[in-house]
Amino acid sequence: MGRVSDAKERLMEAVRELIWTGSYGSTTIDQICEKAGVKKGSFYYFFDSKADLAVAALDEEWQRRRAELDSLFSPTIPPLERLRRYCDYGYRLQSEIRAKCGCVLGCPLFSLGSEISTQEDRLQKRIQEILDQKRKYLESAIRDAHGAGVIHAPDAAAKARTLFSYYQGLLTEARIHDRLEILRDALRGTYELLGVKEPVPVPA
Amino acid sequence: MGRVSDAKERLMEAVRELIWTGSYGSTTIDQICEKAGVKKGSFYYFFDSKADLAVAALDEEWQRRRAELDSLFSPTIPPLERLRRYCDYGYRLQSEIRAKCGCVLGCPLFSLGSEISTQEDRLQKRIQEILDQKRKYLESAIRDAHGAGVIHAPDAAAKARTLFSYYQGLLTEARIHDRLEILRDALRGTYELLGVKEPVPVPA
DNA sequence: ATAATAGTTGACTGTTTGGTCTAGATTGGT
DNA sequence: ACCAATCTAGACCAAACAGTCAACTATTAT
Repeated sequence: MGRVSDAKERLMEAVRELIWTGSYGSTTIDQICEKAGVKKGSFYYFFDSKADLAVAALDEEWQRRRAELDSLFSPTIPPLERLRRYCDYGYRLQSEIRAKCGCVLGCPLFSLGSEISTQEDRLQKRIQEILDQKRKYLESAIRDAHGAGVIHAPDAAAKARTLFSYYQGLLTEARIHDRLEILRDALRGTYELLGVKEPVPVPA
Repeated sequence: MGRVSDAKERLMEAVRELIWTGSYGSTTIDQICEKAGVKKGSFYYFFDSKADLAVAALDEEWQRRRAELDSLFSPTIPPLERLRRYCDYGYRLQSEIRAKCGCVLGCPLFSLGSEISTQEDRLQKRIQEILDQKRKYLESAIRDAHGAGVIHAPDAAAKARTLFSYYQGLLTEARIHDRLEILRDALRGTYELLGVKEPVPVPA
């Protein structure tokens, strides 16, 4: 019972966009409210602070994203193809964002995590957790690839950390230089890093 | 002639510390002035804006840093040892910062570049340029290593981009997780990425 | 000594910001 | 129909903010 509203969802969507296209620090509550079409009174009805909203917004987004990753990294798919699909997926996502926003924006979690690492403890913790989960996808693909004998990676966790750092670094470079082409290297770099013997598949 | 002052230098030092330990967006001109022990009137006597100060501060720091890198990457040193020294240097720097500030802070340029990529055009351009220059050190070391036959890297520029992304990604991970140990992997990852045959040298 | 130059000071302005509060509007349950 | 719960509107506040300015102080060249 009581009045119904999607203001909460609109606020989460707004904060995600503003942080991603700009930064956490430069995003004000007034801006968020305006973008969401919500008055400040309503903002504080749903959330305690910008950080509180950000945590909720990240969590919600992660639920969606996780479902997509689960399908991309399905164990039914050969491990190296999982990685190839992941690179494709990342490239497509960044292309779409670029078409929509005019800029390459990279990984929102990584950029945000780097920005607020020394502030906003609760938010930071959540980002760390989600990033850790994302890395697990790579780890299991690498472990399976090693098991299948297509790469040599006895320590899958270590390889995953290396690959993850590379991949996130690449995305950040693409953001910093606002150049989509940088991401074209993702698969080649990945295969190089893993020491894959077979040639890098060329996209059609 | 006229009054002398080191307020300009103190302002540059202050803004570097505040941005690095926090973020660009969360750093206010009042804070900078307070930390530098300079009144706002003097701030605006020397600089037009926060972005203007940041550019000057980055330039000044880069002059110093470049001299250090020139010596680390001296062509008189075997190429792979240059990279080893670079990893050591990075680790030592981050250790010192951690001891002083209580946090691992990563690469100030990369974090800042990622944060303000869609804002502050002039500052962003400068960051891009400096990062490009930093990458050149890796590129020449890789080219020399290939020339010496210790690695196979016919396209040194591409390898340098890959290595640079990895290295910056690693530093950012260390900042996000506030874990110095992450950087212990730098050399192993570097050698892995370059396909170096010889074993990774173990620090004494 | 003094005048020109370089830098300092602190008070001031107007705006933006985060945050609060109350009165009212919209809904579902009964 | 009416109550209770949920949500909204918007006025309001104090603090923080960027930026300005004119009066003042220190330095040095002559």
